Formats: sequence, C-alpha cells, structure tokens
Amino acid sequence: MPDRIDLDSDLLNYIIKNGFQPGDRLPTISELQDPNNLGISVSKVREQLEVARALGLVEVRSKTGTRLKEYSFTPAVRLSLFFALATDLRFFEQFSALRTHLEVAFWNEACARLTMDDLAELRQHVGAARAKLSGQWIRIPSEEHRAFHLGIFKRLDNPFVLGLLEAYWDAYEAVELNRYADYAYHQQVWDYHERILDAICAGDFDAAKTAFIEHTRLLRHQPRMQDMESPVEFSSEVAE
Amino acid sequence: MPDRIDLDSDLLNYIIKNGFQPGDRLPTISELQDPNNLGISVSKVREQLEVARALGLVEVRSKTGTRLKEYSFTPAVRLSLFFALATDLRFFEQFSALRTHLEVAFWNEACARLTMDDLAELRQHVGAARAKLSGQWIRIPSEEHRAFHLGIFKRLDNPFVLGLLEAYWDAYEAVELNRYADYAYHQQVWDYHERILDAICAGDFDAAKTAFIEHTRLLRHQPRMQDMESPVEFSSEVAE
DNA sequence: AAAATAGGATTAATCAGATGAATAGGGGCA
DNA sequence: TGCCCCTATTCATCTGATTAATCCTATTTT
Repeated sequence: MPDRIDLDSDLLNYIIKNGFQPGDRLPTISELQDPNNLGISVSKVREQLEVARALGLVEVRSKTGTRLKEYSFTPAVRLSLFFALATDLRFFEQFSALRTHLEVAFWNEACARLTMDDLAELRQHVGAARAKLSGQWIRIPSEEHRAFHLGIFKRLDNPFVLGLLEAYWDAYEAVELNRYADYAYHQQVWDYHERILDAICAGDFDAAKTAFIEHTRLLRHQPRMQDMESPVEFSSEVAE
Repeated sequence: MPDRIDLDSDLLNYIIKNGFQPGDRLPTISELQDPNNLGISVSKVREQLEVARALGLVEVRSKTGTRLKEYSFTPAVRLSLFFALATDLRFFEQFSALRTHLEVAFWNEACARLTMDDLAELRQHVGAARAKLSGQWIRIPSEEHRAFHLGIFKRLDNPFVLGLLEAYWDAYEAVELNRYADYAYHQQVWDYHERILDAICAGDFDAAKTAFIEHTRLLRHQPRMQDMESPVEFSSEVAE
C-alpha cells in the first residue's frame, strides 16, 4: 500500500484526502480559500481548478459550483496528444501504431464481453453507414466508423485502454478533418467491418482480429482519397 | 492536413501558431499579457501556464522566464494515472495489464533497435542488481528493475508507448513504496532478466518475449514479500 | 588582472480586492 | 398553477501590490 501518492496539487490532494466521490460537489472557490480547506488565494485555487478541468477531473460551472466527474483517462491523453500533433503531424503515425497494437492486444477480451444488444448496436452502425453511401465523396472517418470500433471495446473494463482509443478517434477526426473518400473506398471499409462483426457474432474472435488487422492495412494505404476545401496551414497568419 | 487543431488554451495555441521549438524561451508573463500576444490578464496567463506546466510542456522559472520543453507524453499520463490510483488502487491492475500488452506488442521492434552499447548497459543493470542482493529484504521494484525494462524500449521511436511505460514505473514505485521481497525472490527475478537479455543478445527476440511473459506471471503472484514500516492509509488524518 | 561579492533590476509567485457575467431560486402576477 | 422577473450567489476576469528568487553588473578584494 502506498505511503502517499503526491499529486503535486493542493486541490487534487484535497479531493483525495476528503474522499470526494464522482458526482459530489466541491466547496465553492471562496470556501476553498478558507485556511481549513486549502488556505490559498483565488488565483491559486483557480490555477489548480484549471488543471483539474483540463484533465477532465472536475466540471466547474457558474453558480452550481464544481462537480467531481467520473474518472476518465481520455482528456489527459487527448490534450497532450493534440499538442504533439499540433507541433508535428508525424506524431499521428506513432499514436496510430499504438492504437492498432492496443486493439489487437485487447481484442479477444473485449469481444468476449460484448452482449447481444451490443452486437445489435454494431450491426446498426454498419447499416447506418451503408445507408449513407452513395456516389458522392464522404468524409473519413465517419461517425459510424468511430462508433463501430469504439463499440467493440466499450465493455472492456480498462479505462486506460479505452481512454487511449477514444483519444485516438478524436485525433483522427481532427487530423483528417477535410479528408474525403469515394464510394468504392467506403464500400470496402464497411465490407471489412461487416466481416469483423460476423466473425464476432460467430464467436470466432481470432478471425475477427485477423480481419481487423487486414482492415488497418487498407486504411494505411488510403487509396482514392482527396482533400475537399482548401486546407489551412497551421502556421498561417490567417488561421485565426 | 488538419484545418486547425484547437487546443482549448490560448497559450498552447499561441505556442503552436508562433512556431516555438523545444528549448525556446517564451515571452515573459507581462509580455504575454500584451494584446499583440495573448491579451489576457496575469491570472489567466498563469492558469494556462500552470496547465502547460502540469502537462510537462513548459518549464517556468523565475527570472529565466518560460522555456518550451521537449515533448513527452509521460507527465500527462502520470498525472491522470496518479489521480486515479489515489482514488482507487485497483486502477493499478488495469494499467498494469496495459503495460504488459504494450511491451509484448512492441517487443520485437524495440529489441531490433538496441545497439551493442545498449545491451552492455542492460548487462550492467543485471550486474548492479545482483551485487546488491544479499540476505536482507530489498525494496521492489529496484532502480535497476525499472532501468532494465525501460532500457529495452529506450530506442523505440514512439513517445506514446514510452510515456505509458515510464508512467507505469513511476506508478509502480508510488504504489509499492514499502513493499520488500527477500533474496530468493529477487534472485528469481534477475534470473529471468538475464534470460531475457541473453535471448536478445542472441537475436532471438521471440524467446526473450516468452521469457518476459513468464516473468510477469512471476511478479503477479508476488511470493515472499512483505510491507516494511507501517504503511499509512490515504484517508488518514495524520498523512499530512 | 582575476575572482569574489554585494547591490540593483527583472521576473515569477502569491495575494487581496473589485467588477462583470451567468445562473439558480424565490416571489409576484396573471 | 404556471410564467416571468428580480435578486443573491457564484464563477470569470482583471488590476494592482507585495514578496521572493534569480540574473546581471559594478565594485571591491586579493
């Protein structure tokens, strides 16, 4: 058992020490200033609240006060990842490799936990995606694409893996904001997804995993895509 | 290419937009207040600096000003993870599962990149650890234990995997702060490490990986251990 | 002349207080 | 009862002041 995990933040330590639970309201800022609580000034309290907010640990709203949120790994990962991506897009490839290996590693455990309802939901995503397909170019990744993959892992009892995967899809959306692909491409993608889903339904998780791995290769080559609307460079002065 | 990755932070967006590089000095706080830069007050600048500092993105020191650091995923992961662990130690098991799968997934790629010098360094860790062994109980994990495992992955060109592994060892140390094991246990651990290292040196990465997996099972069972010094509970009032 | 030291200037660190904006809750009116 | 407005609370942001840490420089000392 740990002696004490020092969080390098009076506020976070205070939250732990007082045993606040997700959903609980924290004292107001003025109360937190009180020597019995944190005993620091408004500005300092707000600095630490801002850190906790950035990490997605608390939600701070006017009047209502501050509420402790359910723990999620996602915000911290996303924030750090997005900063990295903003400095250099090549980071995406590395995070992408992490994502693929993660899905493969936790594949069977995640699949085994899926319920019939979950499978039906996945089937719906396939249907919805197919219904959207037409002759025109469609944005990648689609909402259904994200929902399908995250849906496979949603029962995995591991907030860290889930957080990394969620952050991955957030990043994907941010990075590929203006990427579009044509009908044939999306058709192929959803053929793979259907194959994956069928295998899972049949209980053959390994076959599903194999299909997933093939499918990531397809995505890596990214054929038949183009950028719609002129993309704006980062360093551009007009970006604002 | 992304239209624009919004970091939800004036300061971080400012850093990106102005193309600051690691090592660069950012403007002083008073300069950042200037409408030409951020145009926000001290308190707001400091809030955002504090977030950037918590994420390990900048180092802010008196007089010297603020310096942009080399990107690392570790601080963000560690901070979020430590908060989770402080609320519930069971999170450690889940992060531990993530770590094991990660090492396995990136094992061969990491091993393939090791140089002769790296291998010699790993050998030194084994030697140093063995030299420390005696009849007495020794703290786990030892410094060499951490260095050995991180050493295997140090050439892996993936800051995200590395960040997760580093944060794992930080957490391990925090969580197992007062855990000690006897001679026989450490002997066994370093036998495994030596087996792993020998296999890597022989170029048989798969055999090394297999040894690694066995070795994690050993650690999971954690025989012949005990807590030295009375551990202090989290919620304890005297913890401060 | 070189090194050590002391003093001044710059900047971060922290605080106190004021003002504005958002919101919940209560009271009044139809 | 149901709707609307008013008020009190709380967050949001800014300004200004004081303290502490650090660097730079000029002066002193050897």
